[in-house]
Amino acid sequence: MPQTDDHSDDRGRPTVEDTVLGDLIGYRLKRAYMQIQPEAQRVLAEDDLRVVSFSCLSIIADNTGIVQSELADALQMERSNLVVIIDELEQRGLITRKKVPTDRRRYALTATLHGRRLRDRAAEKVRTAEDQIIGRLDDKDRAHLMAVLQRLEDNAR
Amino acid sequence: MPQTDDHSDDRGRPTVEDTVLGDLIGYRLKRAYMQIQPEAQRVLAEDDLRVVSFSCLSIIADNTGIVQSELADALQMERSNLVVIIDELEQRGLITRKKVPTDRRRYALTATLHGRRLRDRAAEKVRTAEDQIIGRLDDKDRAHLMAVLQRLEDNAR
DNA sequence: AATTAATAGTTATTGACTATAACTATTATC
DNA sequence: GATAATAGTTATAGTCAATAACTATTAATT
Repeated sequence: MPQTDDHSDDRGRPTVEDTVLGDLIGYRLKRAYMQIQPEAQRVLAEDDLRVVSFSCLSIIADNTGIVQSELADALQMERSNLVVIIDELEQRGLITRKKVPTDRRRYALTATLHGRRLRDRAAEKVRTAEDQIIGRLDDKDRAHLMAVLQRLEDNAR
Repeated sequence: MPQTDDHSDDRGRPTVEDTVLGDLIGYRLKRAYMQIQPEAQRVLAEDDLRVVSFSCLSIIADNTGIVQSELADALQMERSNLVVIIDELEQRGLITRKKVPTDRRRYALTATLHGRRLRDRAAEKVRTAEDQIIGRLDDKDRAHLMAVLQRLEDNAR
C-alpha cells in the first residue's frame, strides 16, 4: 500500500488524521464558520459594513425602538463595544437614536428607510454568498442543520 | 393580546425578532459555537491548555512526525503563530521537536506519552462538557449535525 | 422625602488573537 | 552555480472582546 507518513496523498493534498478533534462539536462548528465568515465579511465590506455592524443594523431593523442594552443582550456582546458601532450607523444615516420620554437614560434605536433597504440588500448578498459556499447542500439538509443549531443554542441556556 | 414593543415577554425574557439574521448559516454557526467555546476553554484551562494548544497537541498525537507547516495547514492558521504554541508544548514535555534528517529545514513533531495521555484526558473532558451543554440532543441528531457540518466544510473547498 | 441601589450609556484601557512582513537556513529548480 | 522556493522564526501592527470607572437617570428602601 502507498500509505506514507508524510501526511499528504499522491496529489499532494493533506491527509491529516483528526478523528479525536473532529468528533468535537466545537471544532466542527468553528471550522464550518471559518469557511463562511470571510465571504460574508467580503460581501458586506462592499457596503462598508462589518459583520457586527450588519448584525446590529439587522436587529434594529426588525425591532423598532430597541435600546442599546437589549441589542447587546440579543447579540451577546458588551454594551460598551456597541457604542462606536451605533455611532457609525447613526452617522451614516442608517439608524436614528432618540431618547425615550419615559426613561431618559435610554435611547430608542430605529432603522431609517435607507438603513432598512441597505439591510435587505446586504442580507440578500450574504445569503447568496453562503449558498455558493455550501455548494450542493439541499434544502432539507440546510433546514435540518438550522433547526439543530437553533436547538443546540436553546438547550445551552 | 399582551404584545408590547419593549422586546421582552411577561417573564422579562428578551423576545427579540431576528428572522432575517437567524436565517443565515454563519449567524447560527457562530451563536452555537459561542455556547460551546467558553466551556471548552474552561475545562481545558484546568490542564493549562488553551483551545488552540489542545488542538495542536491533538493533531500531533494523531499524526506522528507531522511538521509545523502541515500542522498550520491542517488547523488553518499561520505558521508564525504556531511557533510559541509549539514552544510551550515542547517545554512542558508534551511533544518533542526533532530535525528530519532528509530535510533539515523541517522539524518532526511527536507527542510524548505524557502528551498523549493529557490529550486523551482533555478530549474526554471537552466531550463531556459539550454533552452537558447540548442537553438532550439525541445521538441521531448529533451524528447528522456533524455529518452536515463536515460536508459543508468539504463543499467549501 | 431622602437616601441608597441599580440601570443605561459612555470612555478609556487592556489582553488575546490574527495577519503580515522581514529575516535565516536549507532545499529545489533552472 | 545562480535563482527561486520552502520551513521556521521574530517582531509588529491591527482587530476584537472584556473590564473598570465614570455620569446621568430611575427604582427601591426606610
